[in-house]
Amino acid sequence: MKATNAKKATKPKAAKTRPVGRPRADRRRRERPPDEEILFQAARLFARQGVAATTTRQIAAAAGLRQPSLFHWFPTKDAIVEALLESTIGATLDHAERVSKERHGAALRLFRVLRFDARHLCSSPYDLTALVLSPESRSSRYGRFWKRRARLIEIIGDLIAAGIREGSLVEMDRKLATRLVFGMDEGVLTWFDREGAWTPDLVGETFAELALRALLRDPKDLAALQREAGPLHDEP
Amino acid sequence: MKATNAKKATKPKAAKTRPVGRPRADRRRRERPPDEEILFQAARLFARQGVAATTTRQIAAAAGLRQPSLFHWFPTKDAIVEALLESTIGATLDHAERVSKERHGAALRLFRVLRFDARHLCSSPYDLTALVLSPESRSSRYGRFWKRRARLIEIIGDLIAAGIREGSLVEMDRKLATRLVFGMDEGVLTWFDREGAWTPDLVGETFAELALRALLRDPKDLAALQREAGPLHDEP
DNA sequence: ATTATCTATAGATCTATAGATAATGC
DNA sequence: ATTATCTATAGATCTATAGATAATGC
Repeated sequence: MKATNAKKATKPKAAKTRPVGRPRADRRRRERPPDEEILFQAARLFARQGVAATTTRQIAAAAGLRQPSLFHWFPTKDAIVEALLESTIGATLDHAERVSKERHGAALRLFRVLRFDARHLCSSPYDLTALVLSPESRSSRYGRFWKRRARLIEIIGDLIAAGIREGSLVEMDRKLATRLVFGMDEGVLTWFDREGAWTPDLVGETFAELALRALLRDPKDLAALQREAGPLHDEP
Repeated sequence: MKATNAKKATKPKAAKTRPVGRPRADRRRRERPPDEEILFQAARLFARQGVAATTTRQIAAAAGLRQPSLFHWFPTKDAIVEALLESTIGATLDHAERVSKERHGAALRLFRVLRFDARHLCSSPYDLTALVLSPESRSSRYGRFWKRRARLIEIIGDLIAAGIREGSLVEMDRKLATRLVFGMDEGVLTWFDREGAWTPDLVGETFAELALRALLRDPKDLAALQREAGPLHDEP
Protein backbone atom coordinates (compact mmCIF):
# COMPACT_ATOMS: atom_id res chain seq x y z
CA MET A 1 0.00 0.00 0.00
CA LYS A 2 2.87 2.33 0.84
CA ALA A 3 6.19 2.20 -0.95
CA THR A 4 8.94 1.67 1.55
CA ASN A 5 11.10 4.73 1.83
CA ALA A 6 14.43 4.01 0.12
CA LYS A 7 16.34 6.15 2.56
CA LYS A 8 15.07 4.15 5.50
CA ALA A 9 16.83 1.10 4.08
CA THR A 10 20.27 2.66 4.17
CA LYS A 11 19.83 3.98 7.68
CA PRO A 12 21.06 1.54 10.35
CA LYS A 13 17.82 0.77 12.16
CA ALA A 14 17.78 3.27 14.98
CA ALA A 15 16.65 1.85 18.29
CA LYS A 16 13.91 4.32 19.12
CA THR A 17 13.18 6.69 16.23
CA ARG A 18 9.80 8.23 16.78
CA PRO A 19 7.66 7.91 13.67
CA VAL A 20 6.71 10.97 11.64
CA GLY A 21 3.35 12.59 12.24
CA ARG A 22 1.16 13.39 15.16
CA PRO A 23 1.63 10.83 17.95
CA ARG A 24 -1.10 8.30 18.57
CA ALA A 25 -3.46 8.64 21.48
CA ASP A 26 -3.00 4.89 22.01
CA ARG A 27 0.66 4.49 22.89
CA ARG A 28 1.44 0.82 22.61
CA ARG A 29 4.48 -0.72 21.03
CA ARG A 30 3.97 -1.09 17.26
CA GLU A 31 4.54 -4.62 16.05
CA ARG A 32 4.18 -3.93 12.34
CA PRO A 33 3.88 -1.01 9.94
CA PRO A 34 0.41 0.54 10.24
CA ASP A 35 -0.97 -0.82 6.95
CA GLU A 36 0.09 -4.38 7.75
CA GLU A 37 -1.20 -4.08 11.27
CA ILE A 38 -4.55 -2.92 9.93
CA LEU A 39 -4.75 -5.89 7.56
CA PHE A 40 -3.71 -8.27 10.31
CA GLN A 41 -6.26 -7.05 12.80
CA ALA A 42 -9.00 -6.73 10.19
CA ALA A 43 -8.47 -10.34 9.15
CA ARG A 44 -8.61 -11.47 12.77
CA LEU A 45 -11.93 -9.70 13.25
CA PHE A 46 -13.38 -10.78 9.91
CA ALA A 47 -12.58 -14.37 10.84
CA ARG A 48 -14.50 -14.11 14.06
CA GLN A 49 -17.43 -11.93 13.04
CA GLY A 50 -17.61 -11.77 9.29
CA VAL A 51 -16.84 -8.78 7.12
CA ALA A 52 -20.08 -6.85 7.38
CA ALA A 53 -20.36 -7.29 11.13
CA THR A 54 -16.88 -5.89 11.69
CA THR A 55 -16.82 -2.13 12.08
CA THR A 56 -14.06 0.24 11.09
CA ARG A 57 -14.03 1.36 14.69
CA GLN A 58 -13.17 -2.17 15.85
CA ILE A 59 -10.42 -2.55 13.28
CA ALA A 60 -8.93 0.79 14.21
CA ALA A 61 -9.06 0.07 17.91
CA ALA A 62 -7.33 -3.27 17.45
CA ALA A 63 -4.63 -1.60 15.35
CA GLY A 64 -4.11 1.13 17.94
CA LEU A 65 -5.73 3.97 15.99
CA ARG A 66 -8.84 6.10 16.09
CA GLN A 67 -11.50 5.12 13.61
CA PRO A 68 -11.05 7.96 11.10
CA SER A 69 -7.29 7.41 10.93
CA LEU A 70 -7.94 4.14 9.13
CA PHE A 71 -8.90 6.15 6.09
CA HIS A 72 -5.42 7.56 5.84
CA TRP A 73 -4.21 4.07 4.92
CA PHE A 74 -7.15 2.59 3.04
CA PRO A 75 -9.65 4.70 1.13
CA THR A 76 -12.59 2.48 2.08
CA LYS A 77 -13.38 -0.55 4.19
CA ASP A 78 -13.71 -2.51 0.93
CA ALA A 79 -10.09 -1.76 0.05
CA ILE A 80 -9.04 -3.67 3.17
CA VAL A 81 -11.07 -6.69 2.11
CA GLU A 82 -9.65 -6.49 -1.41
CA ALA A 83 -6.08 -6.45 -0.15
CA LEU A 84 -6.71 -9.54 1.98
CA LEU A 85 -8.42 -11.41 -0.85
CA GLU A 86 -5.54 -10.66 -3.20
CA SER A 87 -3.12 -12.05 -0.64
CA THR A 88 -4.90 -15.41 -0.77
CA ILE A 89 -4.78 -15.85 -4.52
CA GLY A 90 -1.77 -13.97 -5.92
CA ALA A 91 1.11 -16.32 -5.14
CA THR A 92 -0.93 -19.46 -5.78
CA LEU A 93 -2.13 -18.31 -9.17
CA ASP A 94 1.40 -17.38 -10.26
CA HIS A 95 2.65 -20.76 -9.12
CA ALA A 96 -0.21 -22.61 -10.81
CA GLU A 97 0.22 -20.78 -14.14
CA ARG A 98 3.89 -21.69 -14.10
CA VAL A 99 3.69 -25.31 -12.94
CA SER A 100 0.73 -26.19 -15.15
CA LYS A 101 2.85 -25.43 -18.22
CA GLU A 102 5.75 -27.67 -17.24
CA ARG A 103 6.46 -30.80 -19.27
CA HIS A 104 5.57 -33.40 -16.66
CA GLY A 105 2.64 -35.76 -16.31
CA ALA A 106 -0.67 -34.06 -15.48
CA ALA A 107 -0.98 -35.93 -12.18
CA LEU A 108 2.38 -34.60 -11.00
CA ARG A 109 1.54 -31.05 -11.98
CA LEU A 110 -1.85 -31.32 -10.28
CA PHE A 111 -0.23 -32.68 -7.13
CA ARG A 112 2.10 -29.70 -6.93
CA VAL A 113 -0.58 -27.09 -7.63
CA LEU A 114 -2.87 -28.48 -4.94
CA ARG A 115 -0.12 -28.94 -2.39
CA PHE A 116 1.07 -25.37 -2.88
CA ASP A 117 -2.36 -23.77 -2.56
CA ALA A 118 -3.36 -25.57 0.62
CA ARG A 119 -0.04 -24.70 2.24
CA HIS A 120 -0.27 -21.11 1.07
CA LEU A 121 -3.74 -20.70 2.58
CA CYS A 122 -2.55 -22.10 5.90
CA SER A 123 0.64 -20.09 6.10
CA SER A 124 -0.76 -16.64 5.41
CA PRO A 125 0.24 -14.03 7.98
CA TYR A 126 -3.45 -13.11 8.06
CA ASP A 127 -6.19 -15.23 9.55
CA LEU A 128 -8.30 -15.85 6.47
CA THR A 129 -10.80 -18.22 8.08
CA ALA A 130 -13.76 -18.34 5.74
CA LEU A 131 -13.08 -14.90 4.27
CA VAL A 132 -12.57 -16.45 0.86
CA LEU A 133 -15.71 -18.52 1.31
CA SER A 134 -17.82 -15.63 2.49
CA PRO A 135 -20.67 -14.47 0.27
CA GLU A 136 -19.08 -11.04 0.35
CA SER A 137 -16.06 -12.30 -1.56
CA ARG A 138 -18.41 -13.37 -4.35
CA SER A 139 -19.96 -9.97 -4.69
CA SER A 140 -19.19 -8.02 -7.83
CA ARG A 141 -17.38 -5.47 -5.67
CA TYR A 142 -14.50 -7.91 -5.52
CA GLY A 143 -14.60 -8.89 -9.19
CA ARG A 144 -10.85 -9.03 -9.55
CA PHE A 145 -10.51 -11.67 -6.86
CA TRP A 146 -13.48 -13.54 -8.22
CA LYS A 147 -12.00 -13.77 -11.72
CA ARG A 148 -8.58 -14.83 -10.53
CA ARG A 149 -10.07 -17.55 -8.38
CA ALA A 150 -12.10 -18.78 -11.36
CA ARG A 151 -8.87 -18.95 -13.35
CA LEU A 152 -7.26 -21.11 -10.65
CA ILE A 153 -10.23 -23.47 -10.73
CA GLU A 154 -9.91 -23.61 -14.50
CA ILE A 155 -6.25 -24.60 -14.30
CA ILE A 156 -7.06 -27.38 -11.85
CA GLY A 157 -9.92 -28.55 -14.07
CA ASP A 158 -7.65 -28.63 -17.11
CA LEU A 159 -5.06 -30.68 -15.23
CA ILE A 160 -7.69 -33.18 -14.14
CA ALA A 161 -8.99 -33.42 -17.71
CA ALA A 162 -5.44 -33.94 -19.00
CA GLY A 163 -4.82 -36.64 -16.41
CA ILE A 164 -7.96 -38.49 -17.47
CA ARG A 165 -6.89 -38.24 -21.10
CA GLU A 166 -3.42 -39.51 -20.25
CA GLY A 167 -4.97 -42.40 -18.39
CA SER A 168 -3.24 -41.68 -15.08
CA LEU A 169 -6.46 -40.44 -13.47
CA VAL A 170 -9.65 -42.43 -13.13
CA GLU A 171 -12.57 -41.76 -15.48
CA MET A 172 -15.09 -39.38 -13.88
CA ASP A 173 -17.09 -36.18 -14.28
CA ARG A 174 -14.24 -33.77 -14.71
CA LYS A 175 -16.06 -30.66 -13.52
CA LEU A 176 -17.67 -32.30 -10.54
CA ALA A 177 -14.33 -33.74 -9.44
CA THR A 178 -12.72 -30.32 -9.83
CA ARG A 179 -15.32 -28.68 -7.61
CA LEU A 180 -15.05 -31.35 -4.94
CA VAL A 181 -11.25 -31.23 -4.85
CA PHE A 182 -11.11 -27.46 -4.89
CA GLY A 183 -13.71 -27.41 -2.13
CA MET A 184 -11.48 -29.63 0.00
CA ASP A 185 -8.59 -27.28 -0.74
CA GLU A 186 -10.31 -24.02 0.23
CA GLY A 187 -11.99 -25.86 3.07
CA VAL A 188 -8.73 -25.78 5.02
CA LEU A 189 -9.57 -22.15 5.71
CA THR A 190 -12.51 -23.22 7.84
CA TRP A 191 -10.58 -25.43 10.21
CA PHE A 192 -6.84 -24.82 10.05
CA ASP A 193 -5.67 -23.63 13.44
CA ARG A 194 -2.56 -21.47 13.32
CA GLU A 195 -1.88 -22.26 16.97
CA GLY A 196 -2.45 -25.99 16.50
CA ALA A 197 -0.06 -28.89 16.05
CA TRP A 198 -0.36 -29.18 12.27
CA THR A 199 2.04 -27.18 10.13
CA PRO A 200 1.04 -25.67 6.77
CA ASP A 201 3.51 -28.05 5.13
CA LEU A 202 1.86 -31.09 6.69
CA VAL A 203 -1.62 -29.94 5.71
CA GLY A 204 -0.52 -29.19 2.15
CA GLU A 205 1.17 -32.56 1.76
CA THR A 206 -1.67 -34.55 3.32
CA PHE A 207 -4.35 -32.76 1.34
CA ALA A 208 -2.55 -33.31 -1.96
CA GLU A 209 -1.99 -36.98 -1.07
CA LEU A 210 -5.65 -37.48 -0.26
CA ALA A 211 -6.80 -35.71 -3.40
CA LEU A 212 -4.48 -37.68 -5.66
CA ARG A 213 -5.37 -40.99 -4.03
CA ALA A 214 -8.98 -40.17 -4.84
CA LEU A 215 -8.22 -39.32 -8.46
CA LEU A 216 -5.42 -41.69 -9.49
CA ARG A 217 -6.34 -44.78 -11.45
CA ASP A 218 -3.69 -46.67 -9.50
CA PRO A 219 -3.01 -45.17 -6.04
CA LYS A 220 0.32 -46.96 -5.98
CA ASP A 221 1.55 -44.24 -8.35
CA LEU A 222 1.34 -41.79 -5.48
CA ALA A 223 4.68 -42.69 -3.92
CA ALA A 224 6.52 -42.16 -7.20
CA LEU A 225 4.68 -38.90 -7.69
CA GLN A 226 5.72 -37.61 -4.28
CA ARG A 227 9.31 -38.62 -4.90
CA GLU A 228 9.35 -36.79 -8.21
CA ALA A 229 7.62 -33.70 -6.81
CA GLY A 230 10.27 -33.34 -4.16
CA PRO A 231 9.75 -31.84 -0.72
CA LEU A 232 7.22 -29.05 -0.41
CA HIS A 233 9.56 -26.57 1.22
CA ASP A 234 11.63 -26.47 -1.98
CA GLU A 235 8.59 -25.22 -3.90
CA PRO A 236 9.29 -21.69 -5.14
CA MET B 1 -42.28 -21.94 14.10
CA LYS B 2 -46.07 -22.13 13.92
CA ALA B 3 -48.03 -25.28 14.63
CA THR B 4 -50.22 -26.09 11.67
CA ASN B 5 -53.83 -25.58 12.52
CA ALA B 6 -55.44 -29.00 12.86
CA LYS B 7 -58.77 -27.76 11.54
CA LYS B 8 -57.19 -26.53 8.36
CA ALA B 9 -56.20 -30.10 7.54
CA THR B 10 -59.77 -31.37 7.57
CA LYS B 11 -61.07 -28.51 5.49
CA PRO B 12 -61.00 -29.23 1.74
CA LYS B 13 -58.53 -26.65 0.55
CA ALA B 14 -60.69 -23.71 -0.44
CA ALA B 15 -59.71 -22.05 -3.69
CA LYS B 16 -59.51 -18.46 -2.52
CA THR B 17 -59.85 -18.18 1.25
CA ARG B 18 -58.46 -14.86 2.29
CA PRO B 19 -56.02 -15.29 5.18
CA VAL B 20 -56.87 -14.00 8.62
CA GLY B 21 -55.52 -10.65 9.69
CA ARG B 22 -55.06 -7.28 8.16
CA PRO B 23 -54.37 -7.57 4.43
CA ARG B 24 -50.84 -6.93 3.21
CA ALA B 25 -49.93 -3.72 1.48
CA ASP B 26 -47.97 -5.84 -0.98
CA ARG B 27 -50.62 -7.97 -2.71
CA ARG B 28 -48.78 -10.70 -4.56
CA ARG B 29 -49.69 -14.33 -4.67
CA ARG B 30 -48.30 -16.17 -1.65
CA GLU B 31 -46.21 -19.16 -2.60
CA ARG B 32 -45.62 -20.46 0.90
CA PRO B 33 -46.76 -19.86 4.47
CA PRO B 34 -45.25 -16.61 5.77
CA ASP B 35 -42.68 -18.22 8.08
CA GLU B 36 -41.35 -20.50 5.36
CA GLU B 37 -41.32 -17.66 2.87
CA ILE B 38 -39.29 -15.57 5.30
CA LEU B 39 -36.76 -18.37 5.77
CA PHE B 40 -36.58 -18.95 2.03
CA GLN B 41 -36.00 -15.32 1.14
CA ALA B 42 -33.64 -14.75 4.04
CA ALA B 43 -31.50 -17.69 2.92
CA ARG B 44 -31.42 -16.35 -0.62
CA LEU B 45 -30.23 -12.96 0.60
CA PHE B 46 -27.75 -14.40 3.13
CA ALA B 47 -26.25 -16.46 0.31
CA ARG B 48 -25.65 -13.39 -1.81
CA GLN B 49 -24.68 -10.84 0.79
CA GLY B 50 -23.85 -12.58 4.02
CA VAL B 51 -25.87 -12.50 7.19
CA ALA B 52 -24.78 -9.22 8.70
CA ALA B 53 -25.09 -7.34 5.41
CA THR B 54 -28.66 -8.47 4.95
CA THR B 55 -31.19 -6.17 6.58
CA THR B 56 -34.54 -7.11 8.02
CA ARG B 57 -36.05 -4.61 5.61
CA GLN B 58 -34.65 -6.55 2.64
CA ILE B 59 -35.90 -9.87 3.97
CA ALA B 60 -39.34 -8.45 4.63
CA ALA B 61 -39.57 -6.83 1.20
CA ALA B 62 -38.60 -10.08 -0.50
CA ALA B 63 -41.21 -11.95 1.51
CA GLY B 64 -43.91 -9.39 0.68
CA LEU B 65 -44.11 -7.77 4.12
CA ARG B 66 -43.21 -4.50 5.79
CA GLN B 67 -40.09 -4.67 7.90
CA PRO B 68 -41.70 -4.63 11.36
CA SER B 69 -44.10 -7.44 10.41
CA LEU B 70 -41.15 -9.83 10.35
CA PHE B 71 -41.08 -9.66 14.11
CA HIS B 72 -44.50 -11.19 14.32
CA TRP B 73 -42.98 -14.44 13.00
CA PHE B 74 -39.46 -14.39 14.41
CA PRO B 75 -38.55 -12.59 17.63
CA THR B 76 -35.16 -11.48 16.31
CA LYS B 77 -33.08 -11.59 13.17
CA ASP B 78 -30.90 -14.18 14.91
CA ALA B 79 -33.87 -16.53 15.25
CA ILE B 80 -34.08 -16.66 11.46
CA VAL B 81 -30.41 -17.63 11.20
CA GLU B 82 -30.85 -20.25 13.91
CA ALA B 83 -33.78 -21.86 12.13
CA LEU B 84 -31.79 -22.09 8.90
CA LEU B 85 -28.74 -23.54 10.63
CA GLU B 86 -30.83 -26.17 12.36
CA SER B 87 -32.28 -27.18 8.99
CA THR B 88 -28.79 -28.01 7.73
CA ILE B 89 -27.78 -30.28 10.57
CA GLY B 90 -30.91 -31.88 12.05
CA ALA B 91 -31.70 -34.64 9.58
CA THR B 92 -28.04 -35.44 8.90
CA LEU B 93 -27.16 -35.79 12.55
CA ASP B 94 -30.13 -38.11 13.19
CA HIS B 95 -29.12 -40.22 10.21
CA ALA B 96 -25.48 -40.32 11.24
CA GLU B 97 -26.25 -41.30 14.84
CA ARG B 98 -28.38 -44.14 13.56
CA VAL B 99 -26.16 -45.44 10.76
CA SER B 100 -22.93 -45.20 12.73
CA LYS B 101 -24.32 -47.74 15.22
CA GLU B 102 -25.24 -50.37 12.64
CA ARG B 103 -23.34 -53.63 12.52
CA HIS B 104 -21.57 -53.18 9.19
CA GLY B 105 -17.97 -52.44 8.30
CA ALA B 106 -16.80 -48.93 9.20
CA ALA B 107 -16.10 -48.06 5.57
CA LEU B 108 -19.66 -48.83 4.56
CA ARG B 109 -21.12 -46.81 7.41
CA LEU B 110 -18.80 -43.91 6.59
CA PHE B 111 -19.81 -44.05 2.96
CA ARG B 112 -23.47 -43.77 3.84
CA VAL B 113 -23.03 -40.95 6.35
CA LEU B 114 -21.01 -38.85 3.90
CA ARG B 115 -23.29 -39.53 0.96
CA PHE B 116 -26.35 -38.55 2.97
CA ASP B 117 -24.91 -35.29 4.28
CA ALA B 118 -23.71 -33.98 0.93
CA ARG B 119 -27.05 -34.76 -0.66
CA HIS B 120 -28.93 -33.22 2.23
CA LEU B 121 -26.96 -29.98 1.95
CA CYS B 122 -27.65 -29.78 -1.79
CA SER B 123 -31.33 -30.59 -1.57
CA SER B 124 -32.37 -28.12 1.10
CA PRO B 125 -35.32 -25.94 0.13
CA TYR B 126 -33.22 -23.03 1.32
CA ASP B 127 -30.15 -21.69 -0.43
CA LEU B 128 -27.55 -22.31 2.24
CA THR B 129 -24.53 -21.21 0.21
CA ALA B 130 -21.77 -20.61 2.71
CA LEU B 131 -24.16 -19.86 5.58
CA VAL B 132 -22.80 -22.84 7.48
CA LEU B 133 -19.25 -21.76 6.70
CA SER B 134 -19.80 -18.15 7.67
CA PRO B 135 -17.96 -16.82 10.69
CA GLU B 136 -21.34 -15.88 12.10
CA SER B 137 -22.36 -19.52 12.38
CA ARG B 138 -19.32 -20.08 14.61
CA SER B 139 -20.29 -17.36 17.00
CA SER B 140 -21.44 -18.40 20.44
CA ARG B 141 -24.86 -16.98 19.60
CA TYR B 142 -25.47 -20.13 17.60
CA GLY B 143 -23.99 -22.53 20.13
CA ARG B 144 -26.61 -25.18 19.57
CA PHE B 145 -25.73 -25.49 15.90
CA TRP B 146 -22.05 -25.38 16.68
CA LYS B 147 -22.26 -28.27 19.13
CA ARG B 148 -24.36 -30.44 16.86
CA ARG B 149 -21.97 -29.88 13.99
CA ALA B 150 -19.04 -30.84 16.24
CA ARG B 151 -20.88 -34.05 17.11
CA LEU B 152 -21.27 -34.88 13.40
CA ILE B 153 -17.53 -34.36 12.87
CA GLU B 154 -16.87 -36.62 15.84
CA ILE B 155 -18.99 -39.41 14.37
CA ILE B 156 -17.14 -39.18 11.06
CA GLY B 157 -13.80 -39.17 12.89
CA ASP B 158 -14.79 -42.26 14.88
CA LEU B 159 -15.78 -44.09 11.69
CA ILE B 160 -12.47 -43.24 10.05
CA ALA B 161 -10.59 -44.42 13.15
CA ALA B 162 -12.60 -47.65 13.18
CA GLY B 163 -11.88 -48.21 9.49
CA ILE B 164 -8.16 -47.79 10.07
CA ARG B 165 -8.32 -50.24 12.97
CA GLU B 166 -10.26 -52.75 10.87
CA GLY B 167 -7.66 -52.39 8.15
CA SER B 168 -10.09 -51.35 5.43
CA LEU B 169 -8.86 -47.76 5.44
CA VAL B 170 -5.31 -46.68 4.82
CA GLU B 171 -3.07 -45.66 7.72
CA MET B 172 -3.10 -41.88 8.18
CA ASP B 173 -3.57 -38.99 10.60
CA ARG B 174 -7.13 -39.69 11.61
CA LYS B 175 -8.03 -36.16 12.65
CA LEU B 176 -6.44 -34.48 9.68
CA ALA B 177 -8.21 -36.84 7.30
CA THR B 178 -11.50 -36.17 9.07
CA ARG B 179 -11.11 -32.43 8.65
CA LEU B 180 -10.19 -32.69 5.00
CA VAL B 181 -13.08 -35.00 4.16
CA PHE B 182 -15.60 -32.98 6.14
CA GLY B 183 -14.30 -29.85 4.44
CA MET B 184 -14.98 -31.39 1.06
CA ASP B 185 -18.45 -32.32 2.28
CA GLU B 186 -19.48 -28.88 3.54
CA GLY B 187 -17.67 -27.35 0.61
CA VAL B 188 -20.55 -28.37 -1.67
CA LEU B 189 -22.39 -25.44 -0.14
CA THR B 190 -20.01 -23.03 -1.83
CA TRP B 191 -20.53 -24.28 -5.36
CA PHE B 192 -23.64 -26.42 -5.70
CA ASP B 193 -25.98 -24.71 -8.13
CA ARG B 194 -29.65 -25.56 -7.58
CA GLU B 195 -30.40 -24.50 -11.14
CA GLY B 196 -27.49 -26.49 -12.58
CA ALA B 197 -27.31 -29.88 -14.23
CA TRP B 198 -26.10 -31.83 -11.20
CA THR B 199 -28.69 -33.38 -8.90
CA PRO B 200 -28.21 -33.63 -5.14
CA ASP B 201 -28.16 -37.42 -5.54
CA LEU B 202 -25.32 -37.24 -8.07
CA VAL B 203 -23.28 -34.88 -5.91
CA GLY B 204 -23.82 -37.04 -2.82
CA GLU B 205 -22.83 -40.23 -4.62
CA THR B 206 -19.79 -38.71 -6.35
CA PHE B 207 -18.53 -37.03 -3.21
CA ALA B 208 -18.81 -40.22 -1.16
CA GLU B 209 -17.06 -42.18 -3.94
CA LEU B 210 -14.21 -39.69 -4.08
CA ALA B 211 -13.81 -39.60 -0.31
CA LEU B 212 -13.80 -43.39 0.02
CA ARG B 213 -11.36 -43.81 -2.87
CA ALA B 214 -9.05 -41.47 -1.00
CA LEU B 215 -9.39 -43.38 2.27
CA LEU B 216 -9.70 -47.05 1.28
CA ARG B 217 -6.62 -49.21 1.47
CA ASP B 218 -7.79 -50.96 -1.69
CA PRO B 219 -9.98 -48.74 -3.90
CA LYS B 220 -11.31 -51.85 -5.59
CA ASP B 221 -13.45 -52.34 -2.47
CA LEU B 222 -15.49 -49.31 -3.52
CA ALA B 223 -17.70 -51.14 -5.99
CA ALA B 224 -18.71 -53.74 -3.41
CA LEU B 225 -19.32 -50.98 -0.90
CA GLN B 226 -21.64 -49.15 -3.24
CA ARG B 227 -23.53 -52.31 -4.04
CA GLU B 228 -24.01 -53.06 -0.37
CA ALA B 229 -25.02 -49.49 0.46
CA GLY B 230 -27.77 -49.57 -2.13
CA PRO B 231 -29.08 -46.59 -4.02
CA LEU B 232 -29.05 -43.23 -2.30
CA HIS B 233 -32.72 -42.50 -2.83
CA ASP B 234 -33.63 -45.45 -0.60
CA GLU B 235 -31.77 -43.81 2.27
CA PRO B 236 -34.29 -42.85 4.97
C1' DA C 1 -61.88 -11.94 20.13
C1' DT C 2 -58.08 -13.14 17.57
C1' DT C 3 -54.83 -12.63 14.11
C1' DA C 4 -51.66 -10.54 10.92
C1' DT C 5 -50.57 -6.76 9.34
C1' DC C 6 -49.66 -1.67 9.02
C1' DT C 7 -47.40 3.28 10.05
C1' DA C 8 -44.45 5.93 12.81
C1' DT C 9 -40.47 6.30 15.24
C1' DA C 10 -36.98 5.81 19.20
C1' DG C 11 -32.47 4.92 19.94
C1' DA C 12 -28.38 3.07 18.52
C1' DT C 13 -25.48 2.46 15.44
C1' DC C 14 -21.89 2.99 11.22
C1' DT C 15 -18.86 4.97 7.33
C1' DA C 16 -16.62 8.67 5.73
C1' DT C 17 -15.45 13.74 5.56
C1' DA C 18 -13.73 18.28 7.37
C1' DG C 19 -10.51 20.53 9.43
C1' DA C 20 -7.27 21.02 13.40
C1' DT C 21 -2.93 19.43 15.51
C1' DA C 22 1.60 17.57 16.75
C1' DA C 23 5.27 15.28 15.35
C1' DT C 24 9.65 14.81 11.96
C1' DG C 25 12.50 16.39 7.88
C1' DC C 26 14.94 19.75 5.46
C1' DA D 1 6.67 21.21 4.21
C1' DT D 2 5.16 16.83 4.95
C1' DT D 3 3.15 13.26 7.39
C1' DA D 4 0.15 10.79 10.46
C1' DT D 5 -2.70 11.40 13.50
C1' DC D 6 -6.57 13.53 16.23
C1' DT D 7 -11.62 15.43 17.47
C1' DA D 8 -16.11 16.47 15.94
C1' DT D 9 -19.80 15.38 13.26
C1' DA D 10 -22.89 14.91 9.00
C1' DG D 11 -25.80 11.89 6.96
C1' DA D 12 -27.36 7.48 6.33
C1' DT D 13 -28.48 3.69 7.95
C1' DC D 14 -30.56 -0.45 10.96
C1' DT D 15 -33.24 -3.28 14.57
C1' DA D 16 -36.93 -3.45 17.33
C1' DT D 17 -41.01 -1.40 19.86
C1' DA D 18 -45.56 1.02 20.34
C1' DG D 19 -49.84 1.29 19.10
C1' DA D 20 -53.39 1.56 15.35
C1' DT D 21 -56.00 -1.02 11.87
C1' DA D 22 -58.40 -4.33 8.91
C1' DA D 23 -59.37 -8.70 8.09
C1' DT D 24 -61.61 -13.49 9.75
C1' DG D 25 -63.85 -16.53 13.37
C1' DC D 26 -67.27 -17.43 16.63
